[in-house]
Amino acid sequence: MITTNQSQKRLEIIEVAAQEFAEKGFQTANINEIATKSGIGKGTIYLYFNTKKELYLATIQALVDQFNELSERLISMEISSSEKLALIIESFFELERERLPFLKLWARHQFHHDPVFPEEVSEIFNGLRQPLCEIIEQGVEKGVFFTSHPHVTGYIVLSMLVMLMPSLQLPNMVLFEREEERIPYVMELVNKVLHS
Amino acid sequence: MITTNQSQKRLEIIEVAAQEFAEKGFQTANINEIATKSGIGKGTIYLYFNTKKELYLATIQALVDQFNELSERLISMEISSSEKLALIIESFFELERERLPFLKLWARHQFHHDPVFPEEVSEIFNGLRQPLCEIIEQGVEKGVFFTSHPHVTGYIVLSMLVMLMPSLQLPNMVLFEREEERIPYVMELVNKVLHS
Amino acid sequence: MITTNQSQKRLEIIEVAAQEFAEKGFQTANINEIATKSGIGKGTIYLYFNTKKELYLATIQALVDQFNELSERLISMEISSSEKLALIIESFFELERERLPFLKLWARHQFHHDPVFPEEVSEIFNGLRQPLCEIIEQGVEKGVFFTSHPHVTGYIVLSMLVMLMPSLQLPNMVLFEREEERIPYVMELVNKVLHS
Amino acid sequence: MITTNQSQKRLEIIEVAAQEFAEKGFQTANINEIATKSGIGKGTIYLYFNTKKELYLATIQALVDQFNELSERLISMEISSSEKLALIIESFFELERERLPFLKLWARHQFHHDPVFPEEVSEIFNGLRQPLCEIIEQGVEKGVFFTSHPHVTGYIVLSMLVMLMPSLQLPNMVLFEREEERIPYVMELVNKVLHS
DNA sequence: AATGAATGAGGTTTCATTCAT
DNA sequence: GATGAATGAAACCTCATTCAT
Repeated sequence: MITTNQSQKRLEIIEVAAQEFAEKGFQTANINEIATKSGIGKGTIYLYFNTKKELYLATIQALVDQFNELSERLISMEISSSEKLALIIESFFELERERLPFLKLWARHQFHHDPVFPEEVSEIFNGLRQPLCEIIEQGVEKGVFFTSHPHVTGYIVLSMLVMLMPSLQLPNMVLFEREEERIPYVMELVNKVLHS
Repeated sequence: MITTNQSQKRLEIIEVAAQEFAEKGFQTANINEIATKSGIGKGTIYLYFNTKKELYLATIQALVDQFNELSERLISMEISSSEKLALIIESFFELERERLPFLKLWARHQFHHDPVFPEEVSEIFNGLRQPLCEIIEQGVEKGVFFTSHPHVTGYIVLSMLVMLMPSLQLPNMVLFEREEERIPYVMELVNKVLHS
Repeated sequence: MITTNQSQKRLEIIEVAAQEFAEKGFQTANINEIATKSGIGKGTIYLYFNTKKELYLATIQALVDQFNELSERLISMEISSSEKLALIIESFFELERERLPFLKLWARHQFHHDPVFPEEVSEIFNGLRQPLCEIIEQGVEKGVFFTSHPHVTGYIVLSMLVMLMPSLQLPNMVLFEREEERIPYVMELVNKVLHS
Repeated sequence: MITTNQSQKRLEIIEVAAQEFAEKGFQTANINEIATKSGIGKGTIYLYFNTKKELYLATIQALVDQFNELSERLISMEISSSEKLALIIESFFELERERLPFLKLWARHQFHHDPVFPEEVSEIFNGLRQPLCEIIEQGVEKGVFFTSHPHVTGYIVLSMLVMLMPSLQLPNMVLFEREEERIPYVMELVNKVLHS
């Protein structure tokens, strides 16, 4: 089908664009380079996206969709809140390997530091499910977790995870000597935060 | 004195530049606009800074210096670790009102999403004291705080504070209904993290 | 073929650039005007040459190559030294009509009054053959011409020719009333210089 | 006298400007640098000259006046044409040491390669006496020298001298190994040109 | 009279976008 | 459908010139 091919090509472009935008931000990212890395001509990009801005927004939208799909799966599993929490955290760290550009793009937005088209971008990210918030809120309701302002705590835990992702290479921050220490450390933190 | 005036003007430009760079990042920030907002001509900027890059680095350097001055004062006070910690957190929140652009610039760097001149920028931020890390490390040594990896925990607490600063306007994040709930909530979190 | 077209366009730009640079020198020459006179957009220049400097050097290089091609042909002819000398002089004057900008550019350099990138420019002009020097040196060796320092004399004769080119429009210099007097006059001079 | 001081200062500025313009040409020469090298403030230049162009023209005018003064002295001496010719040539070479910038400026104009304000500049140089032309013309009239087009020959001899001035550093031109060979060589050339 | 801080026109260069092939 | 040569708006930066002191 033409449609399928078109969809396929769109996604390929978005994949490459995500890397570019993640690495360089909207302004510095270069349409030509995205085309080259996609193995297509510069003009072809414009057959799929009218402007650079549109490509940017489409890229972010794709990220949100992918995230949400994963979140959906995790949230709807039939396990205890604590197990779900641990699972989400592990899944999040696993994203590093395969979805790094998407993570970077999200962090770039979440920490608000590439405020191009803030309204449009925010609208897209408004559709991002926050499984951490949801699971913590549920846990608090069930009396399994203890924290005031559970929704905010969800974001706080999220920020912890982000700071501890070595692939984001947060500068000037000395991390663990041994990689294996990370997950236990995170679980220690999170447990402290969610229990008395 | 000429020197005083020159220094004064430099600082005024830096003040405006900090806002521009904080809001838009290096690439998108516009020298012309910085000039206009400073109430001076475009060329005048170049009397004080040779290039846009130099202005950017000088701006960051000024931020670091100001931060360090404050940190120095706090760290050297003769009070208990817990009191010092509370003081630092409060001071940090107070920065919001007056030093917002500087905070944004730092966050932009810390979350690594404006990778212009990474070496030069990182070198400047290497000189940034981390009072939270220092006080937590000291507290752990004294047996007042409990956490593995105290340095990392310092950064984690920092990221909490950042996420909870309403002026940074982290997008898509619902914060407290009432402003007064913020500090108690933060202290609750931090106490949980630093005590068993 | 793409290559041919590209080469062709490059040459067209160089042709126009040669005129601009010849008339105004490197600094005063205006990229925008070169584009306009070439009938192309400003940005197009930069598809073929990365910088104004690169365009300048390429222009000079093209001049040298063209000169050398002509020199080669003349030098390798199987005629007597005197005939060769006369031929070179006539050819030189013929250059006026078609290669005026190139002549000007060379003169600008040779009389050393546009010292932009002296190293790079000199390196290019080092590759310029000096057929007058060569033929005079050969003639002296064969005993046909008489002059001390034949190589220097080659340059001297060259300077005579330059001064007598009306198209160079050397200022404040009254030339011949009748064009036809020029070549006989030059031959008279050169013969005097090369014979006792 | 105020007038004398003013005149004096004007001359000092012109002296420095001559060097700058000679070395860099009109466009590249820098008003600020001229001021600094003159030991005065940038604004002061504008008390004496309304524009950069005016300073340039004044500088050229001063050169012409100085040349003419020297020429006058030489031309009016009561010696034979041949002796006068030799004297002029020697004087010309002596100019190298003390009047190099002026020589460069003149050569820059004469070889027509900095055609800023061609009309104004040419008008000034129109007032430049050409002692070589004059003496050769006189010599031909008296039957001492032999050449057709004596005025043109004057210019030709002039161009020889210019090419042989090592201080002009004509590029890509190998000159004499020993400085002393220069004047005899020139006299050999000139004698050949002016005698049958 | 002398200054030099301030200015902004003008020049080079980049790059998203168009469109003829 | 796909391309990439061409474009020109927009950004940085320089420097002759002005003018308040």
